[in-house]
Amino acid sequence: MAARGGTRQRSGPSMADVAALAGVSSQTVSRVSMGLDNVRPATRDKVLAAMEQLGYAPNSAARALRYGTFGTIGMIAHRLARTGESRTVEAVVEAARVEGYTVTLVDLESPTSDDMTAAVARLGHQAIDGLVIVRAETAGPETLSLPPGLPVVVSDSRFVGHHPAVGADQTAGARSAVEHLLGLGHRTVHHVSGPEGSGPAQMRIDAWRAALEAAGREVPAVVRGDWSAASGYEAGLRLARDPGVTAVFCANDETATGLLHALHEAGRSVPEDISVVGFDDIYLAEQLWPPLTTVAQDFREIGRRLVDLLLQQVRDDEVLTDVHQVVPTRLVVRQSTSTPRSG
Amino acid sequence: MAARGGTRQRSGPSMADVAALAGVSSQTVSRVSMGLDNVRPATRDKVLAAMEQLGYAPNSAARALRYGTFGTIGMIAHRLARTGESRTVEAVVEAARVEGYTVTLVDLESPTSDDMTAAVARLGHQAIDGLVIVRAETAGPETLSLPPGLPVVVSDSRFVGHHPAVGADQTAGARSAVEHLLGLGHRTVHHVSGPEGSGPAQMRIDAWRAALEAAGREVPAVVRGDWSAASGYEAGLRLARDPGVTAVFCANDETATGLLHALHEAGRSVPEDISVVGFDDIYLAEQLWPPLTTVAQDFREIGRRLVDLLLQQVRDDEVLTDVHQVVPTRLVVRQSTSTPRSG
DNA sequence: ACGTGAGATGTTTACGTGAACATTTCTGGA
DNA sequence: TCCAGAAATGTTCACGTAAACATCTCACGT
Repeated sequence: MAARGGTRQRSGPSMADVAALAGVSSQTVSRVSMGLDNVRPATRDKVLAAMEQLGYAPNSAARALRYGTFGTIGMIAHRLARTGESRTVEAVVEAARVEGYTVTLVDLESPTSDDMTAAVARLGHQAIDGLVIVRAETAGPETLSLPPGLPVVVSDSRFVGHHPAVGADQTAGARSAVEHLLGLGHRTVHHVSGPEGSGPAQMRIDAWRAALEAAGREVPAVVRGDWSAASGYEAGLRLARDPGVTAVFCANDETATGLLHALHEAGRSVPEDISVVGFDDIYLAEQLWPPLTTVAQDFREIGRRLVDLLLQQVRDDEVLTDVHQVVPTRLVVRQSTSTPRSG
Repeated sequence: MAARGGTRQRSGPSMADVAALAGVSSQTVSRVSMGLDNVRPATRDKVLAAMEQLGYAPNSAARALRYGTFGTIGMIAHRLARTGESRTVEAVVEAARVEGYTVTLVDLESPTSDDMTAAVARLGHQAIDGLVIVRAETAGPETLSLPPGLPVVVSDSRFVGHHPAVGADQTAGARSAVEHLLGLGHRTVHHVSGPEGSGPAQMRIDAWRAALEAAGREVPAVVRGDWSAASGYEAGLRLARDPGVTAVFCANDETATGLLHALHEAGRSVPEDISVVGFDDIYLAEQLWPPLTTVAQDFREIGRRLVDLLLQQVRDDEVLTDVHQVVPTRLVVRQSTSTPRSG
């Protein structure tokens, strides 16, 4: 951490400086600064003029020290620009703005417990009132050590009972994807999954399998992916060679994008030869070719609830544990799915 | 701003509490906390034990007040999850982490000067040492009022002379796209642009036009887009009807994605009928169908330089103005461009 | 045994703000 | 004109940390 340089004082003019120039006490400057109304207009103008002249800006460190509050939420995320998670980040930042909070962001190099713990440690020393963990992936609740008393919310339902969690209804979402495909007449549905060890990935796998079993269908081997478009491409090359494959459910939209690429390249047409469903509904999903049928997550709602749940803890100074909110998903049917050719 | 609640004190145990429990002075706790070595091992252990027992964590507000530094950079961005900008955000966060800084993020509802000013005002009151403005779009240098003394960098070269700026070489990038297409034998190149009033959009338009004129080619009317995939789709529907169109340069990759969608839908094949070039090289560009030829920005380098330039100001306590760094772009040729059919 | 100095530890103070309380100034009524 | 009460303004202090300076303790050499 090279952050702290010498004993340099960045601070510009303080209230005392303004007060001296305006010929009033610093408390009066404080009152003007806070917009209280019990200051004579003439005095207020003097103070404002002095502020203007000196370029005064309140020192937020001192304010935070006084208040015990920063007006800032910490957020830990992984692969900011690479997955649908960026929409969660966006939604949290937006919801936080509405509440008058800003968001301090830390990205993870890898989603392991070690990296997560390091990130938490770094943020724990930062100026935050609470912490949002966007997706824990491989980190489990037991391996995560947090500063005591720091309010936390997690967008991952595996943390139920440990931290308040808000998440999309992975299970219902995956099920709706499988049932949609079966309903179109496909005999079974293949699955390109997320990486091993990832909680959300496992939930989607489980729901996919359960839906197939509930319908009495054969459960093909999982094709392992890692959320990336490249892994979807790899999977697509393999699946394209198997003429028995007519429907594929991908763990997220990036993977589905790569899969579409591979299928096009292999000359298999979508949806005539193979139907494809994604998960997330990223912004580009409807502009892919063909436009992607996918399980939409309501990121905005998730972000809003994460922030609400966090601020509730911050404001009441209590740490919740066993809250678990599940936000419904919605199947968006576009043109990447249809009745199988043979059907 | 509902951020400041009552006079609630979030703060957990302080150094004084730890000191009392350990039976030492708070200064000794401070020394242990800072990892200084002039503390007897036995004393250190006592203090560490007390810290552990109380769950002590240093109060960063007090630290910041003492040091005059937060170890935090503010960043203003627009459309986090929607454009290639998310890669800049990611890069800045990463570069900041390397330097031991965290990043506080504020998103803009709209890229107007008013919104920008409001965001700056909000961040100005936050705990930041400097400010990164990811892209000013429609806000101009003259309309932007910043807290005096706050170091700033901007990822937009129109701010040269006002604030230090780092940006991709828009001009060379756009030119390379046009020259690539002309080199393949296309008579001219159409352009789907960014929104009116956007600086970067205008630079790409100008460079596109200049490249065509330099080659003595006809300059078609600009098709106005707004960075979104939907606008690219609209543009694509129009351009697909014109049989004279053989090559299109899109202002960014999202727009290009929408354009590809429209062309597929209209039955025009890419690149046989129409060649398409994008700008940014988003993660999905190589997995689109066909994989997109595009002008790659070195986001990581841009992020690194933004942070370097900002921290240089923060550390030396000086405000730079006329620094302007241009990061080269690189044309990535994939399969969305080829010799025109007739050529 | 005693002084010396290095190392360990304690005490004081300032950072900038704003709450709580104290004091001054003004307004209006008798 | 003078007093009461309200409004405006000033003074003191605490928030938690760490630098600067002061004091204390101990090992070591003589």
